[in-house]
Amino acid sequence: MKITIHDVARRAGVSTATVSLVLHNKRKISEETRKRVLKAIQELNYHPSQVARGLVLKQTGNIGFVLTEDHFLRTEPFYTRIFLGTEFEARDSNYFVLLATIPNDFFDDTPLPRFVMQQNVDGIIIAGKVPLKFLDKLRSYNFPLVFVDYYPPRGTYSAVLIDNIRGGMIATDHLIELGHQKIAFIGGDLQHPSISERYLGYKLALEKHGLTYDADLVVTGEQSTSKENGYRAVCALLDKKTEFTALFACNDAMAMGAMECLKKRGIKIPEQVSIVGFDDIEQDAFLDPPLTTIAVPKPDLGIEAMKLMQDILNKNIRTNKKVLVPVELVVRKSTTRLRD
Amino acid sequence: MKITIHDVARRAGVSTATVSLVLHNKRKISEETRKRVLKAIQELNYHPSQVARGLVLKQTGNIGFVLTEDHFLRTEPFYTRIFLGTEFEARDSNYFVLLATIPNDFFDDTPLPRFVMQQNVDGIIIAGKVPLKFLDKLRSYNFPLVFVDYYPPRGTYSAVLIDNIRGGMIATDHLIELGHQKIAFIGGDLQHPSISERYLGYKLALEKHGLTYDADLVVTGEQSTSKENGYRAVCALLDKKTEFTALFACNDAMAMGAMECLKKRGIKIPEQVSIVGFDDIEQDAFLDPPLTTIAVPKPDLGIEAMKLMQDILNKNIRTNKKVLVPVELVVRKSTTRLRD
DNA sequence: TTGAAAGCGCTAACAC
DNA sequence: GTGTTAGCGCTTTCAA
Repeated sequence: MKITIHDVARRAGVSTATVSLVLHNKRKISEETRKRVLKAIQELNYHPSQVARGLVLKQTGNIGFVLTEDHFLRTEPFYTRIFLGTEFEARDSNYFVLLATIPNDFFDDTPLPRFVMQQNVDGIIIAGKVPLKFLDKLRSYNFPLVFVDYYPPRGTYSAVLIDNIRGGMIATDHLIELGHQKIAFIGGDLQHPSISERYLGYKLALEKHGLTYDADLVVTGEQSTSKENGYRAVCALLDKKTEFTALFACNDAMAMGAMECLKKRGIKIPEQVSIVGFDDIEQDAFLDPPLTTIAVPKPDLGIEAMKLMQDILNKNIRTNKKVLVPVELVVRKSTTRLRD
Repeated sequence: MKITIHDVARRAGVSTATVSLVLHNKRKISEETRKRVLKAIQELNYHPSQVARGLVLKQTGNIGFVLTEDHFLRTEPFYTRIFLGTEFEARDSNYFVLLATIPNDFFDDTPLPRFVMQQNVDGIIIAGKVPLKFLDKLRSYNFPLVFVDYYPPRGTYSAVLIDNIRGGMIATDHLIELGHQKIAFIGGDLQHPSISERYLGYKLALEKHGLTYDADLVVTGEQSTSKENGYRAVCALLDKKTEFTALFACNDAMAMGAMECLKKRGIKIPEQVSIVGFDDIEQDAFLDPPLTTIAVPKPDLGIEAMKLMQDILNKNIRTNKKVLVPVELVVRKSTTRLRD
């Protein structure tokens, strides 16, 4: 049988109210009884029932974490790491995280995660891009929401985002400082905020260093930022006979594709072309050459999201705060000083 | 304000008990009132509070899912898929799944997942190999346990396992049926049940077809079943000048390493050596040539685990049942008929 | 500073 | 068939 607050009260010779009071150190409790109660708790190894607590407090102690199926199953454990950060932070703060995946195609009759229908969470963290239809359906429940690595096109929300602009900037800075002037950029769909921000960082860096932006050096518009599209983008650049000595790819997947294309055409990396990616995925260090990239601290994204959620829950206000998680340049072997 | 059972009762003009009764269609309720209640539930969009329910029923409605950090973060989403299966099955059965990762190194003072300390789950599913120390600490809580893809060395448990013996057998059968006689096996640590079972399947298939087992064709003992070790194992085979026309690798990672080594030495796959792997990981289809392998239905493992857990929870007995999830041969391009 | 008691939303005897 | 009621474990006024 599970130990209850009554057991503790009896053993400490006090009322259940007192136990509850010391548990949450509310009001003034004499040091003496406080000690007695604490001792009883220790001895009985008592852990308050979250369920009973939730019933009276009208909170569940759970936080929902929503991810599309695609994102959860990605080979690269990007969102998995974010989730881990959230789970980690939740431990300290006495929350449980309920993970739910939703389909990538969300229709009017697609059911919402059970924890929203049953109102079994106090707030919801949404990681990565999700269907707008999902958000529409979710809205009426009025849950506190925190977005991670995604910001919906309309509306104002609390969110934890990657500092993409700065990332794009320091990636480009790095290349410029190595003496490069003809720096290509390959990206995907510019509608996607992360990509357009990285692109913006690229342009800002050029500007800062007094280099002129050259549209010929830029390939964007690919639907997805996949390895294949990175391959294609660089081939296109090469086919147009565009000259460049360095390349900033909007993510590591595209950078990998770029490397393949360059290798196939006999172009040496980094001797002839230096490459910087973005994300710092697992494989980077094992590529040939190991890829210089912008590291994104994935667990931090999850931790910050959970912290933000707690802020909202505790202060009981919708802050609509945006947190930008800092990124970092990781120099490996795919970039080198320009020689002439 | 959330809708409660009282609101429904009032609207339907019945008592809360009646509402509860129709909710769980216990006892006989007149068709007429049943309809009225159902209608009220509909109109109010009522969802019973799991929390309140849990309090009286003394269940939490949660299932814990434990994974080591390494397994959760593996690039290949093996356990992630298993988790997804569990989550999926849980939806129907009105359970929530609480995921917790534990460190790979578990010491006496490493804290248990919070849901065990707070007894906030009805049972725990443990996926993959976990530290024995963890199991030791867990034991005293007396939770219903279901293991997935792992079976502790001591004790009797409920578990969902891959049918490794059969997998090893059909992999080898396939090669034999293609005319191969000299079939090599590369595996890792034979202490690991999955590996020794696949190895056993290999031997059983040979026996079944009247082929004699040749120890020279077998390389085992590598610590981990990594790509690198697959590479090394095949190199060792080649260096010993062992002749073989086919190879069964105990998993796809090793098979990939094997392919690399063979290619490097100028040996053609499948013309000179046919290869079968095990697991059917994501990349298999994109290898050159695409890898023939034994497919493991990962989500099924998770689904079966959840079903088994429900069995245990509903019938309130510890079945200690073992469920073997069937595997399947997937023929791609890495195997071909032996020519002479 | 501490205790008595009400009540959170639900279920299950038991009574009618 | 349906309603009354006690009670699950906890928090929180209110009173002492």
